[in-house]
Amino acid sequence: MNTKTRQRRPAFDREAGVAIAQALFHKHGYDAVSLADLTDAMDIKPPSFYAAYGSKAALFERAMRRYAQENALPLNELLAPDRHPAEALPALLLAAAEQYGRDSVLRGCMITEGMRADDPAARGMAEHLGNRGIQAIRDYLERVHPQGAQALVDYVVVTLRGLSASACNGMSYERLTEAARTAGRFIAHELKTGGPTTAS
Amino acid sequence: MNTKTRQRRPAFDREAGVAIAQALFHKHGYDAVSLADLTDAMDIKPPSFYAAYGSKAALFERAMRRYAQENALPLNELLAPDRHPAEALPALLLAAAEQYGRDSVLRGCMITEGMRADDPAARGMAEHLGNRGIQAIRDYLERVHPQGAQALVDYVVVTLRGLSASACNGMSYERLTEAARTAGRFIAHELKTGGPTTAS
DNA sequence: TATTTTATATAGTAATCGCTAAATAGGTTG
DNA sequence: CAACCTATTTAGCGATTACTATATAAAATA
Repeated sequence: MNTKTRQRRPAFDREAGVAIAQALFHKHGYDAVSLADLTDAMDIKPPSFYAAYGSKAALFERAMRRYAQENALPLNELLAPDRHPAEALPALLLAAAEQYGRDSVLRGCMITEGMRADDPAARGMAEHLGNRGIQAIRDYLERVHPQGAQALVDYVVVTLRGLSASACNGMSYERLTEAARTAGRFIAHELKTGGPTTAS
Repeated sequence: MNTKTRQRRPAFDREAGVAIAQALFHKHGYDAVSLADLTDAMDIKPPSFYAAYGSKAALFERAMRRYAQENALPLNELLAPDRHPAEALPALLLAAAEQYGRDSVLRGCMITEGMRADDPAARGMAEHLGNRGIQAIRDYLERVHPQGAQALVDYVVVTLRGLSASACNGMSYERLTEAARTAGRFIAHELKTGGPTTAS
């Protein structure tokens, strides 16, 4: 006689769930987002979650791939082979700073920050995607500026990581982009004056 | 009739426990180190832990203070008021890179990385200590190079954060220090040629 | 040596972690 | 309309989280 029938809502939008997860993982990092956080934000129950995505780690990978496709820097355009590095690298740093500091809540690079996850699987996924980006910079520089390419790549990577970390720690858009411009000026100067290879 | 008497070892060394915790927190971060990790490494039981340190967060604060005293950069010497910034800032970056990449397992800056903790209390402690270091750089620069001090501080902070993050992600000592030297060359150049204030 | 104090050990708390078995509703097909 | 399959529901799994009440051994004091 219990008239209370179990309620069930229609199937939820899987892709929308990935977008929600992407925002949560970007904002808080893989380890800090619990399954309850995810299911609450998606308004679903854990079994629906696992039926749709398999595991928290698998969803993280989907979320990172989504981030890479929608938000990652257009390295192909920024680092076009016919572009001089004294112009391309400063443009890359500035684009990164703009991207990292644009949104007031989704700050920094989701992939760069994901490489610091405690969970080995999640960290490995982020490192895989991040290394692809670094390799793109390396490939570009070894082609257009072979001498001292390694040192230059490292300097750019260090600066990108610093911009992402500073964005996460609240540095304003204006200060972030100004720091990127400062770094860009140096690269342009060093490339025009001979630079790193002149050291003893 | 049970001859098995309860064993109790003599009181443990509290300071040695802080050192153990410092290494664990530095290596894995605040959130990734569990109480069981700490008590296992110290070879004590939880009640001894709480009698000695009060809480995990309180021990983290002691560990960070210990790190700041023993491992932090000697900003007073590096940024002596009578030192020219074109010499002092490159020295600071190089000293940081050496510090962050020296130990093969304790990598990066414990305080800088602690500012990314998920736990608000732990993050707040790290931010407090980190901001003191940043303020020291700002005080120095506003004294010896007032024009464009803010932009220069931001560039140095971004570079320091990038060096720490890159160290944590496995960049070698040699590449780390080379990246720091590259950044230092730029600062020296920009300070000698007028630099940031000449922008449009 | 007898008493008191302190710091240990045993054993456990409630809460949360990622994840899942079993039951049932909605949507689709015959 | 009836049967079926899929995706949802409720409910709870074992493990781990930070932390603690109680009891007892070691050390300090009288």
